Amino acid sequence: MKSVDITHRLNVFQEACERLGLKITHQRMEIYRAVIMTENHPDAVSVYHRVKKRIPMISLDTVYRNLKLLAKHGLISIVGLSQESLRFDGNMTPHHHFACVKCGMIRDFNSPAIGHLPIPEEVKGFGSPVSVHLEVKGLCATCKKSSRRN
Amino acid sequence: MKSVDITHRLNVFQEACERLGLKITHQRMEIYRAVIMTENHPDAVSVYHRVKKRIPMISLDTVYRNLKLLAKHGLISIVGLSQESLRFDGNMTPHHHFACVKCGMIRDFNSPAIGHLPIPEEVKGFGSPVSVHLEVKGLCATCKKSSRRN
DNA sequence: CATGATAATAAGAATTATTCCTAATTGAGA
DNA sequence: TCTCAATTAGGAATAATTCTTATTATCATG
Ligand SMILES: [Mn+2]
Ligand SMILES: [Mn+2]
Ligand SMILES: [Zn+2]
Ligand SMILES: [Zn+2]
Repeated sequence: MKSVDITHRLNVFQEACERLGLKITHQRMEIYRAVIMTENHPDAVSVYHRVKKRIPMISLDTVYRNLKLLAKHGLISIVGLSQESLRFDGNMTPHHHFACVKCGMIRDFNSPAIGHLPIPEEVKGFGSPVSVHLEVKGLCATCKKSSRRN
Repeated sequence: MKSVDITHRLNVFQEACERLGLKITHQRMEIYRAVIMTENHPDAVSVYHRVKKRIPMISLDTVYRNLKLLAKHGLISIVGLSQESLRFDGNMTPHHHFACVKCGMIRDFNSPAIGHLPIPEEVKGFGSPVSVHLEVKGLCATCKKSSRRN
């Protein structure tokens, strides 16, 4: 992502925090920045290490607290398979995921066909859907290769 | 599920174990039975408690070990949101899930439309897809009610 | 049916991810 | 500037899952 886009997103984020009554702290800004800077759907520890380069005294708890808070307010989202640690996604435009069941790699993809799928009536009876998301599980190219060797 | 169906599935399971070289132990059979007996996508502790009624000395470790082993061999599957403990699903026919982000309730649904979705070419470049699964997240009817009260 | 190899088990310890606790600090409105 | 609720760092606590080890059970084979 280009640095001009980052700057723009940080501005939008700051406005969102104001609107939501969240204080704009150095830690919060850097945590958000670390999430949107990567396409890797990082986990909390990975975010922690990135932020630590800029704020050496940051605590892991602060990272968790903010990631969860931002997710609660819909500024980032929590993704990933249930077998692993939490993974965070700064890309809030609707999209889908390919997830490798072996190494945990998660890649984005889009699908116009899936974009406007009708949600079955049956589902509305369960409750209020908020998001619809296609999860393709499998082996990534790298893991497929390494498993062939065995 | 009718008891005749359960019996049939246990027979099929037993054959699958033989084919895979897995020993047919009392614990393994009861763990599998507990998973297929419910539509609730139970977690490991819940399976543990059900099995304990029939095998009081069962250990939680044995439950985990078997659930993971059976999942590895494709006899059951692991589902659920990444924020929670592992949830297991004995229904191996293709289907989709509605998941409540608040209480963790997971309900099955089918969709002929989704059944034969084309997987985008882009995705095949990431690796070998094994399963395609639609995840609808939202608030279940019960949680929606209780959150209105606040 | 008895036996031996080996897979599987129970129990509890260990590990890991995540959350909680508390005292100190800080952002932002008055 | 002053005030105070929100936020933080650091460490302790918790909860889910996995590991270790001694014991037991399954099942192929004789
Ligand atoms: Mn994504
Ligand atoms: Mn299901
Ligand atoms: Zn992989
Ligand atoms: Zn619910």
